[in-house]
Amino acid sequence: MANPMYRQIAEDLRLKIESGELGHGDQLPTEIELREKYDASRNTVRDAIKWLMTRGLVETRPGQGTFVVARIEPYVTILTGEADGSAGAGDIYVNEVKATRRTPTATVPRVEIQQIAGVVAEELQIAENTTVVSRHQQRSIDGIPFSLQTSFYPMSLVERGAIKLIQAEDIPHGAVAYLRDNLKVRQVGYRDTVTVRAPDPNETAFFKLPDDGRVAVYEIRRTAFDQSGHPCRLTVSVYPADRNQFTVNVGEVPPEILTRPASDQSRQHQ
Amino acid sequence: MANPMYRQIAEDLRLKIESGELGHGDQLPTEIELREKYDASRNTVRDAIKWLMTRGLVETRPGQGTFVVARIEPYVTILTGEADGSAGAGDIYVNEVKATRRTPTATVPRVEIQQIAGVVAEELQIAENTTVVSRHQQRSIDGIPFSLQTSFYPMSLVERGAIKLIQAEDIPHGAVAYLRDNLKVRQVGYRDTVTVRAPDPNETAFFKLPDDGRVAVYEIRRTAFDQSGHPCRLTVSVYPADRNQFTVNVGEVPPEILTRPASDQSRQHQ
DNA sequence: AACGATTTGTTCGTATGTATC
DNA sequence: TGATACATACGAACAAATCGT
Repeated sequence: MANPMYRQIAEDLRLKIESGELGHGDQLPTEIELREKYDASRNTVRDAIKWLMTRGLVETRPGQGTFVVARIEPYVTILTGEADGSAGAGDIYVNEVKATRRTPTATVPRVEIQQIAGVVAEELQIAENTTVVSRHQQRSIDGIPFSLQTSFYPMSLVERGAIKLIQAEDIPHGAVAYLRDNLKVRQVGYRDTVTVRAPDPNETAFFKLPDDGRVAVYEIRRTAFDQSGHPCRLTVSVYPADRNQFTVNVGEVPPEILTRPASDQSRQHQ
Repeated sequence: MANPMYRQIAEDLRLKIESGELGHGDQLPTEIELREKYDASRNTVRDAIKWLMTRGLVETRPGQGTFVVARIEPYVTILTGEADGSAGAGDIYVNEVKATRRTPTATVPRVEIQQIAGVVAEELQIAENTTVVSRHQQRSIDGIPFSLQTSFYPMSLVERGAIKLIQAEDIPHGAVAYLRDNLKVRQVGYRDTVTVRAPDPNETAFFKLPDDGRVAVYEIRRTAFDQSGHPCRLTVSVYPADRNQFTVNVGEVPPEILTRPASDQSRQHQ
């Protein structure tokens, strides 16, 4: 009574999905069938479906029908690791590879020299409109788009001889080892900042996300510090939120056995 | 041409918002005005607004109008800290307080003894349908809903004398210190798992989120380990994704100066 | 390869309800 | 109370994608 009709239809379908009556991947009745079943107009049925779609419960495929979304097994990325740069650590991607045991690929870095402002300048603790080197890569795992990553380095590192930073090709053993061995710039620690936001159009396209902004993305900024306590790199990584999770280990933590996606039973709120 | 009209209208409005022509909190033209401006029907204009709403760019207020959403200054929570339980660390909330310097409040714990399954049993490494103690709290900062938190403890801890775990009142210096001083159960480390998902109805209500599922929530599971390497606690915390961010420090990291929300300038993807 | 049937997507018009000022 | 503005609901028509024949 209080609720509009499209909500009642939506809640009814939602129940059928969450009770398991409609399993993952199952097709819902067509809009025409729902229109007859609930004695509503097609537009009202579509409003109900739209409501379910916003919540990520169903997806529509033109010419085919409406389907309950399939659950996705998330990738797990460990944010904590060795800080000293050994074993390539401090590089988010290495952890990903270890964690997933899948075959990763990455595009050739797109290198740009640019003036920066805002968050980048702030995290690198340099003045706005200073020039920095940015190295951008698209990363995939088993051919599936996985992350977009951009690293920013102060131009001073290049001036001190780190010319590989401005070459558009992979740095064999990683930038961390390269800077340590050539410039004696040791990475002694890093700070990760985890945020979640709506994807921009580029990200939507690369990750093949539904083009409404319903699936969010993680943005993880890793600011790395050298032995002098100054930031020597900022890496911004973006991951789709619906198929990724992150792990942080502190202190003595036994090796992980297995991981599961977000809670089913652990939701005990009321 | 390729795009439907409602998308073109939406993109045009989006541009005006992102370029700053329409500032945060500004009112958009009414649907009637937009209908005339773009020479479309009111329904089409509403489709465009719906598209912007899904992306969290605008909000509608019945009887008033459509407004550009105001940006929210995020709370910052540090996930890494001392693992040994000193200074109450290992308790997420303590870090929050330190990080925000605001006045936190929390409801009296709701204590339940229940059989658990799924993720909880898995993280605590105990058999399914074993009994555990759960302690649930709603936390606020300056009166604003902040997080929902549920901690699970193996029943064996109570049997060994930790009776305060089953009392519905705060444990003065924190459960970590209580278990250490009374049961010699030291927390030597923990593992945090960060996921993002749509809020359930309870979370939507508590956090006063828009009742479409557009704002996601973080779910952070903290599994704490004692000196024997066994899990002694699982804490599940839920935060709204639109006003929270998390920090992870590894290695030597200088003290934080200030933090800013998700990137503006750091988005360099293409 | 072509066509028709099915299904969702877009757009219009219209009417009425409800919230706010 | 009335005016304004968004919310819901109906009906209709055509477009576009998909699939099987």
